[in-house]
Amino acid sequence: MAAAAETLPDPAALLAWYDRNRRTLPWRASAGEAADPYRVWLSEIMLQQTTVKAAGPYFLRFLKSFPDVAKLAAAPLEDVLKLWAGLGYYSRARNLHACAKAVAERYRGRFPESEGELLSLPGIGAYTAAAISAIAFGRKATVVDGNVERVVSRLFAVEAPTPGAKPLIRRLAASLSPPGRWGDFAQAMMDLGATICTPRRPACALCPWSGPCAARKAGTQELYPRKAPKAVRPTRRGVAFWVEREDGMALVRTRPEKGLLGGMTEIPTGRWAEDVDLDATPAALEAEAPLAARWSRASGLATHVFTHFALELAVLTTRVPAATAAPDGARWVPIATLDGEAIPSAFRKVVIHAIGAARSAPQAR
DNA sequence: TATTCGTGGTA
DNA sequence: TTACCAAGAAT
Repeated sequence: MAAAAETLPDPAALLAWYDRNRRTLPWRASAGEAADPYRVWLSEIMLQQTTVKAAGPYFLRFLKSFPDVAKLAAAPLEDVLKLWAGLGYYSRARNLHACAKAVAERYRGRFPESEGELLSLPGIGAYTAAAISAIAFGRKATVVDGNVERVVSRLFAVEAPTPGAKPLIRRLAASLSPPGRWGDFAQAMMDLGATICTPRRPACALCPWSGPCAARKAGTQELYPRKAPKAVRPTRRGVAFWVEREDGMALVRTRPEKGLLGGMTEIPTGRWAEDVDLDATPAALEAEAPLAARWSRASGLATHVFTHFALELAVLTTRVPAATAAPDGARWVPIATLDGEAIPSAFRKVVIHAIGAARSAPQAR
């Protein structure tokens, strides 16, 4: 219908808004400058499910340690994991390294420009392939991230819940395509979602597309995107064992490459499960200890919340002679350099808990 | 298609 | 304090 065509959001209006409100971000080329594919790629990987604020410092540190894709490809994976520690979703770091090696070897250090080729690289999915193709190379691509999903679902008042509505949202997003400036348009859509069309209390008065927005017309903008109800988050429990050697070393292990916190350094723990009873007898709690020793229990629990479960760890501590050998699968590291290890946040909390307990009760049995 | 995968900030 | 959320990918 003619009326519908008149109310279609105008790409030019969004691009004009973008030009007036261009944000400066560490990885973003300034107006008129060519984007660096390596920086675009690195930032896009870091920004997956991660806020700009959290990724920023990591991006700058990575760029300093690994100025180009060749440097990153040549680095040991261990160094990459250490630098990534604390940012979360650690398979990203492993895939980042694998991708750098693939680009260095398969593409002679130059990122491919097409979505299809980018999609074949480790850690690059539909969103990231489109984003790199558009932002780094100016190619036509429909870039759909969480921001774009929200913007589009409101513009068209999409009633179907996500993630089922993703194909529809993608088609609608493609219908908004501009005649050119693909990279700017993609970033404009995401900036609009990040700064105006926010999850809560969107600033519709400042939105260049408030006119054609269906949800805005109905006053229901905060109800989109519709989402399927989430599963309840269970709590798993376990026991962590802090072993300090008299020469200032602590006992750690490396986690298996696959799965939760894959390849990262951990403090030894027993199994994590909902049925573990942290009020059990000391003997029961010590059953899974990595070595025989006199354990004392730190007060309270070290807690951490993952995406799909919460974790509560009782912390048992002990001190052993300097000659003590590390059990199979474990190793000693200097406590003084623990901060530089590839230790995820959950285990950093265990360390703080254990050391705090030792300080506040130095002669606890 | 549904799960699994972190972390820190915010209301 | 709880719940939600952030430039998703892999399986």
